[in-house]
Amino acid sequence: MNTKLQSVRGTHDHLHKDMYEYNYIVNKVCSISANYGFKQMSTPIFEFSNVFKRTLGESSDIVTKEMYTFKDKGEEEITLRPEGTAGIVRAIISNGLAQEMPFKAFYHGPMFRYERPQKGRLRQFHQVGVELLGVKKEQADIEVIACAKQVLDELNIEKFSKLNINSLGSIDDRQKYVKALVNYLSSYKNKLSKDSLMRLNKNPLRILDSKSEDDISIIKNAPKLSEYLNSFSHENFKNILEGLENLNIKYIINENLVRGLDYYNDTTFEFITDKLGSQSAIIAGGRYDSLMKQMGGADIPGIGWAGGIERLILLSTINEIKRKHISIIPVGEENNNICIDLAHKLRNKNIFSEMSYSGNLKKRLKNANKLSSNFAIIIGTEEVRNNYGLVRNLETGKQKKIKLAEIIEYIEKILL
RNA sequence: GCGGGUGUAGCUCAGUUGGUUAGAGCACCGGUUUGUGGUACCGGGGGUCGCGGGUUCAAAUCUCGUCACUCGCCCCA
Repeated sequence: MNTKLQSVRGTHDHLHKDMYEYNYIVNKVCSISANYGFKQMSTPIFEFSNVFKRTLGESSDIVTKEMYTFKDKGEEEITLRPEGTAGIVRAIISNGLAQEMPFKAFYHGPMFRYERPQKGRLRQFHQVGVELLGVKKEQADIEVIACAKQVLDELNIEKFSKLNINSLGSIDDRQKYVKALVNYLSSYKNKLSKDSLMRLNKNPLRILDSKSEDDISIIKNAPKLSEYLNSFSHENFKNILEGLENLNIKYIINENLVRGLDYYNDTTFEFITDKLGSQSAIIAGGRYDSLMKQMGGADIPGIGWAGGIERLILLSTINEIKRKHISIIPVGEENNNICIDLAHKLRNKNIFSEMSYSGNLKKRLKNANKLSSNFAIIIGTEEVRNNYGLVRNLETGKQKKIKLAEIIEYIEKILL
């Protein structure tokens, strides 16, 4: 194989099959979320770098090492979006939509992260997501999670996934907790894993979901985030869990579920799977009540989730439904035009018609078979002279002479 | 960013201790007489063995580098 011409590392061409699945998933999320009132929107795939730097957290991995950032020809610092929420919130502020609360958006598109590629982890990948802004109450959390659950249900991958949920409390609560956690962990400095030692300064919460066995045993006795929640957060979380139970949505409370992005507070959740190796999250989200204010907008709360489309594709088994169609086969070049004309008329009637372009009749029928056409219309000189076409059923092998004037009507009937 | 594995035709792979024109299946193209497909039979095209160095009389086979994929860590969707 000549590998001189290849796509950039971590990027992938979506050919027909992938696109079919991609669109299937996007359409599913679109129609399901529409039942909750989410309306589609789209934002640019690049933003001023600050949109992400300020919101995701200066110390987060995404900002410090994974962003595609560059200066454009106008010397503006630009970043290819690593996630969707910041752009949506920016767009709401930019367009003065803060007046139209609650605001519910559904979006999909490419995201960019400079990471080490792996199965289910690409540098250009695609997400579908949903954002609900302007509702602080637990109904929003419940609805948003229910929507994600329904998506997984309808994609038939719910059985591979488990909903993990946690509450991070307010940002104040979290800061207090982090202090306590660091304080506790500091006395185990010589036992913590290398990675966790680094995280102790940078992102101590991350130590909670460390996979190192030593770390896990230390964490067992660490202070719990749940003990630091204020009464509102505590009550809120309880209500959300009750709400989920009412809807029969099973969940696992995972006290170690923390998010990599700074803007989250209170509810955080992930639908995780064990089918994708170390890429376990398929849909993840949470509440971000301070994000908009932090970006310079109004003080409006929000909650949302995003799902990785490539990961969803890997888990789902989507069978393409082939559209019924016919192949139109001229026999003899002199009959091309009458066939093109027929194809044109059929297409205008919204009938999927393949033209047979070259070869003798045998080859053309073979080709029609390869295209899995349901019928073939064969028109040669003899047919033209007598004003009919041969309509061949490619499954049964039976064929009929049909008058040219009636052929469109006939096809409409048999394709039903 | 760290550690391991892999890389041979469009696809899935085989290739014995380095040795002559690198193989199979599927796919593709053509044929089995002239206007009839799906099956069968026959034939054909296609690979500088990811790329670049090195060792050797000789390398797809050994070695180094590089690129890509993949697994674990990390991170996350």
